[in-house]
Amino acid sequence: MARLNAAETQVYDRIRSAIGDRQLLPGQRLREVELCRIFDTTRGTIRKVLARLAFDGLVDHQPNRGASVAQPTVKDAADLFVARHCIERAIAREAAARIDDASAAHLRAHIDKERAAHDAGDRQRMIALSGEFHLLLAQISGNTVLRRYLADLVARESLIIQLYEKPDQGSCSHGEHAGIVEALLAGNEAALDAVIAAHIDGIASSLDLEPVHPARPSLEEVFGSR
Amino acid sequence: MARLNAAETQVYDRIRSAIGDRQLLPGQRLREVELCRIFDTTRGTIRKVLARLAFDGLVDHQPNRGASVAQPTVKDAADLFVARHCIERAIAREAAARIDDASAAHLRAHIDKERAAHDAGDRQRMIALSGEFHLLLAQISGNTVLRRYLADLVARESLIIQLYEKPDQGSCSHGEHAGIVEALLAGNEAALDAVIAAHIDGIASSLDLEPVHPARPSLEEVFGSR
DNA sequence: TAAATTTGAATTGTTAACAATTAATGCCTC
DNA sequence: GAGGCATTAATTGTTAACAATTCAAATTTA
Repeated sequence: MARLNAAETQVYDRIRSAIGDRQLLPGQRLREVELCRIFDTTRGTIRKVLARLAFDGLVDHQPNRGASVAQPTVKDAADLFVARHCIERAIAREAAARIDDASAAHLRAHIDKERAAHDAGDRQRMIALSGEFHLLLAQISGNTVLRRYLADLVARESLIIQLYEKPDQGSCSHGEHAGIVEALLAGNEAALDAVIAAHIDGIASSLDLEPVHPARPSLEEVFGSR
Repeated sequence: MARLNAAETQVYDRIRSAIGDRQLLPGQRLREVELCRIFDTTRGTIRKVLARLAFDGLVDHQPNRGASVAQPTVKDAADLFVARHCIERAIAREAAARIDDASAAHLRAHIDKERAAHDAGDRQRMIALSGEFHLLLAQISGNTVLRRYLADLVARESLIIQLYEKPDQGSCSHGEHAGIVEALLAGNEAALDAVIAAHIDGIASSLDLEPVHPARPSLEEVFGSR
């Protein structure tokens, strides 16, 4: 996609993080002129940004009907976690081959931040930091393709968590993240695979992907035939 | 990205397959007005298509300097093959869980086409069919996320093959594809992993990623200090 | 009253003119 | 001639007006 210039990138980042931070909820309409006013820019800019967000899967964009924050389905969520597992596994292996003292220190510092956010009860920050941890791993792996895919998946996951998270969830992933760093440094592939799998499964199982938010039943199905 | 309408999709597909078919070579400039004339459309359409191709990694797009067919580096190629290995492995596992008689028949029919193209010596068609085989697997897997990533990787790979293929390459992948189908139906994960790994390695090793098209040495390095 | 139709406002999509940038050419100076 | 400078042409980027579409409310009709 066309490289976004400075102004476009700014708008893009703000909308994107607003989605990630749950300020913009799934289904929220995103009208062009309204966004123009808010960001003091032109419709051309907004259109480009919305187009890109749509391509990212964060926004639904239907012809002549405008854009709204995406509402991923249960199927989307399931597919995403399968993909994420395989990408994370590959990233971990590459990262294990390339990790050095400096990057290990980075990771540990990041985990400290996560712990602090957890202790402070700052849930929003915890979610953001958790995503960043994985992107940090991707950066250490040095593989730009995997990094891009992971960034894509992490962003979409935040929408999925919003839609499908079980109400009681405690989500204290920094412990698991520490385990990943240990396994990375130990260089044991099997152990690494296991801890990655457990982590992704842990995230997925904190969600209610079964029947809670099913594809909406039609009015027929609800009221019909009695 | 904004859903492309019919006219845009047509232009997009034609440019994309022209790149895949080696009609447009890496580095070829893609001027907007020229493309307008060729496809009898407006600049707006062309710009959207070029933007999307740039996002796909098939086109380089620099501000105020226009677009040209991308020239992936050796590093790009290496990263891509690592990613492709992991994606293909995941697709194969999902496909193995979902394959039925009808889809197995599809795959076999496809392999017949590949064999025919090979016997006819139609190299261009062989490359296209080989990519399609993998996309067919992705479709069988039912995972839309993995399918999209694979489509992305396959498209970019064709550029890489053009740039880095060893001159003598015989490329008769339909035999390996048949092996993949067998392993799929056998449902043996370890065997499947092995055949997938061998296949991707086979493609990668048909390339000259070492020193043939290296990062260009600076003029200093070539002429300097003697 | 309920369905169908019309109307108009709100919104998105497209286009064509204008602006800005880059690359190339010719000119002048030394 | 080589290098520097101005001019010109080619190309990309932006914008603002116009067109098309959708949605909802108001009106009509049965």
